[in-house]
Amino acid sequence: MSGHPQRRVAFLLAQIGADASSAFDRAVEQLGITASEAGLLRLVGRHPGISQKAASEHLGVGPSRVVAVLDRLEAGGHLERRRSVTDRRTHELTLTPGGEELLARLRPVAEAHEKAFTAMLPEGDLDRLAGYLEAIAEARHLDREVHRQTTPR
Amino acid sequence: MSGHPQRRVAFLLAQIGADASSAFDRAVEQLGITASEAGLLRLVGRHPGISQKAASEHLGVGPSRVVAVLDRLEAGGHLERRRSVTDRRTHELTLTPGGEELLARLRPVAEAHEKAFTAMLPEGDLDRLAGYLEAIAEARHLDREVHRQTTPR
DNA sequence: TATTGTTATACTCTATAACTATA
DNA sequence: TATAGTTATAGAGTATAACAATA
Repeated sequence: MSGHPQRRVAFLLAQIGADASSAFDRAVEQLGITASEAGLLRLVGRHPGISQKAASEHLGVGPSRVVAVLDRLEAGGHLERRRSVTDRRTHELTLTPGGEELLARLRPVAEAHEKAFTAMLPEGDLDRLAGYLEAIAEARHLDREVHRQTTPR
Repeated sequence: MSGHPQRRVAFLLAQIGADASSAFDRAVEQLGITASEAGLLRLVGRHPGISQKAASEHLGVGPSRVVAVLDRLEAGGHLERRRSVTDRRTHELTLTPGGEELLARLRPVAEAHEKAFTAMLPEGDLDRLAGYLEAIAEARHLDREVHRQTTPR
């Protein structure tokens, strides 16, 4: 018998992670967008002119999923597709002024969400927790920029 | 500016949690079952004779989802529904001998899965990590016995 | 020929409501 | 009337393949 026969870290991670995902979903709902849309908004904010292919890889979702999320953001006037002049197969994604403004409103929402998952722990513990999680993420090769619902097989 | 402007604990939790869920899914695939089926199997193992309603509450999924998962486990010969004699509306769920055996084979798979998410951290860190996660789970009122894909609104 | 974005399809999980049989 | 389980249906996300435009 080991000294820790019943430790269930992986289980707790799965459980808390699902809660974190759906809590973030609910949090951004007040902005009229979904978590996927928020993720794409942030990605394009950081990488203006990014292609859908590159966005698909960064977000870890299929290209056809990007199309659907993009359609909604474009219909909402937050984001634009522009045909690239150098390679007319690709679209350069850019935020509209409305999209920039939405992104600015997203930041405090994300901060409040972060606080909801960390407010019960003192600063020193939080730094250690963040370090542990980064070690796990690195060992598991999770270097995506945004949340994922699932990991592909 | 705070001293930790960029800490993203909630984000890391969501990302790692999704990875933990899908990794568990892949791990139990070798036993011919899904994570949902494994969860119900373990629940009935711990609570023989439990009703579908109670299982639905423990697992945090709707009653109609329990029906579908149960159908597959029953078709596989792992689990039985028995009409209760005291309340003929309810079913008492019990493992068959085959289900008990499957549950026994599930345990080492779950242990290997746990190890995949903890092997990169030394024992002392793991104890602290588990403590932090339990504190978060308690603060978020996550006392389910099994994984959840999402949290209801 | 290969690649980008798009469309179409199938599958899974979620949520809800309607239904039955029992209480 | 209320409850346990079942069925049916609608919605969202995922994955895949086929397609048009372009390279």
